[in-house]
Formats: sequence, C-alpha cells, structure tokens
Amino acid sequence: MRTSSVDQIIIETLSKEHAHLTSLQVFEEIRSQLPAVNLSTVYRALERLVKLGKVSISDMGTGSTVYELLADGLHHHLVCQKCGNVMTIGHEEVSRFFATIQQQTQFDIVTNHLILFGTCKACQAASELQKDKTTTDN
Amino acid sequence: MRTSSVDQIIIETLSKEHAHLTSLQVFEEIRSQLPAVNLSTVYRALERLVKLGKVSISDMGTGSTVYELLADGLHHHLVCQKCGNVMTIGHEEVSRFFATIQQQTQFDIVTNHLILFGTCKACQAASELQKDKTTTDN
DNA sequence: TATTATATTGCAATTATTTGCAAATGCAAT
DNA sequence: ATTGCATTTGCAAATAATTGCAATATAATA
Repeated sequence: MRTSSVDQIIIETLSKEHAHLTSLQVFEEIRSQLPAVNLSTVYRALERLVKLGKVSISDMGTGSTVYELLADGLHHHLVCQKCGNVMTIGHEEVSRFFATIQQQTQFDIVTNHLILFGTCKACQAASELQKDKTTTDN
Repeated sequence: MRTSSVDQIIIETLSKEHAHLTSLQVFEEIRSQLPAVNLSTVYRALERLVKLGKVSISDMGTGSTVYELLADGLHHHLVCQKCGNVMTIGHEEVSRFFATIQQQTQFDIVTNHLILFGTCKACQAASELQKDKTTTDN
C-alpha cells in the first residue's frame, strides 16, 4: 500500500474515536483535515484498510455499515434486537469456536469482528413479564 | 401476520429454489405470478419473513443481501474470500458455541444463518505454493 | 353486512454503497 | 529532475436498500 493521506487520516480518526463509525461519520470527521475529500474516496480507503486487516467492517443492524480500528484486543458483539443494546465479548471463546471449525473443515477463518443478534437478559425478562401479563389478562 | 399474497408467494418461491436469492431475484421470480408487484413491497415482505424467523438474511460478500428459506435443518456458511467458494456447515458446532456464549452472558442468540469469512483449504495451499515460489525466485 | 382497526401496497423520494473512467499523485529507477 | 508505472482520487452515474405517505385490502366485531 502506498502511504495515502486519506488512509492515514482515517486510521488516526478511528484511533481517536474508539467506536463504530459509519462511512459518513468518518467522512465528516476527516473533512476538517481534508475539506475536499470525496465520499467515494472514503469508501475506497475504508475498503483498503479492511482488506489489510487494519479496520473491521460490520453491519450491526443500524441501517448503515460501521467501521472500527482493529488495534487493541480483538472483540465481538451481541446486539439486542429489542432494545438495540450492544454487548461486547472477548475473542477467547470465539477463538475456540473458530479453531474447532478450522480443525473440522481446514478452512482458515479471518472474521475479526463477529456480530451476533438476539435478545439481551433485560429484554428476555421484560417479555417474560409481558407473557405473564397477557396470560393473566385473558 | 395477515395472509398476504406476497409473503406466501415468496415462501413458495424460496421453497422451490433452495438457494440464496437476492431481493431482485425474488422480485423477478414472483413477477410471473404478481406482475404488478413493487420492489419495495418485496423488500418489506422479506423483512417481515425475516422477523418471523421464516427466512434468513445474509451478506455473503456478493454485493447484495441474500435471502433463504429457513425450512429444513439450520445451517451456516464459510465463504472463501479468495475464490468465492461457499462451504456449508451444520448447526451442531455453532449451537454449542452459542450455548456457551448464552451461558456466560445470559444473552439469547437468534442468529440463524451465520456467515464466516476466510480462506478455503485449496486457496491456502495455493498461497503456500506462491510463497515458496517467491522465496525461490528471489 | 357495515364499521372499525390494522396490515399491506405502490409510488416517489431519500439514503447507502459501488463503479467506470479520466486526471492526479506517489514511488522507483533512471 | 525526468520518465514510467501503479495507486489513488474526484466526479458522475449506476446499483442497492429504505422510508413517508396516501390508497387499498384484510380481519375482527358490532
């Protein structure tokens, strides 16, 4: 990779933010430093960084794809489809799972930011309550 | 759910195809039966079916989201980023992994069509060869 | 059957993402 | 510094997906 200015600035931005940013958010963040940069350039730069394994790309169910720097420890997420809450899980358990699959299939998994969807504990409890309520009401 | 004609026809179509279809493919398939149907209606119908757990929705790295009927056994996929080959894996191992995470987090995972990316055995071998070749050449 | 409430649809507009192509840029070897 | 080549960029257009809103259709029930 050529040391393209955009790539470097995106990395710095993501490094400061420590969050899941959309392409548009990245675009707006770097505009202060590169006012003339084009959105498609940002998309292509992010794509490059993803391919290089420096940035993760994920659909967390928010409507647009989000990007995050793959700097410190690898991690993954559980996204609650009821309340939208995002829980973070470390790589250990995921890693064991990947290893098992790799052993069985000889397939080398590179997924570095797994997103699993479901229902968080609080929302499970809430729907249990709701169920009881319904039963009582009828 | 109301017995909407579109929903039913989509289910029948996906049931016949036994494949990952894009929204556009679903749209074109059902046109023979519903010539006037709108693409956004198809998107909304698919969204409904996904929410009901009847259809899976996935990004398999092909550029557009694909849908598949969740009829027979649950399964998941490994997608090779080099050659695009798609390998299918059963739910057993995945299920064990989910159970462990659920135990640790109390989070109820509903992901029903997991897509993991990486490199298949053949492409790993190919890149090993390439590496050797490069080493020899230098 | 008439009425009401709710779900579904079409259409147009909006948002999100990708692509082709020509111009500009960076890098390496003269 | 100049040339040659590959990468990166901007711009406009294409593709994918989502949304608001009014019209229509369905189901429940009065």
